[in-house]
Amino acid sequence: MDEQTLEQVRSVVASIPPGRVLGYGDVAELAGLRSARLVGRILAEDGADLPWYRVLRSDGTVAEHIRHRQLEHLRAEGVLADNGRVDMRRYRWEAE
DNA sequence: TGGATGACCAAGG
DNA sequence: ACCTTGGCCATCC
Repeated sequence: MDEQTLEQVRSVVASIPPGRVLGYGDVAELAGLRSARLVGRILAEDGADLPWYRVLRSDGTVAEHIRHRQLEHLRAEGVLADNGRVDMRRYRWEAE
């Protein structure tokens, strides 16, 4: 991992406004990466001080191990999940 | 060197 | 709506 991409990803995630979300793939694209997996990995080990919970799968679901915590954070910002599934059409952050 | 393993994704069955 | 497949990238056996 080079320091460069790490900063890129951190900066993108940090710029997501409260109450909005992005998919891992979206973050990858905005950060100039080719792999969404890499974003997930980065947030997993270096996202503690970031609003990592505003990043989820592109279909609105979240990985099992963090499901509870993530949805709880989002609920606090007004992002409601129906059956553990967020409505991306409604909360996805559109900006460029 | 090779395969398995993730906080992933899009397209097909 | 659920599963598989092929692509993706870094790490760890």
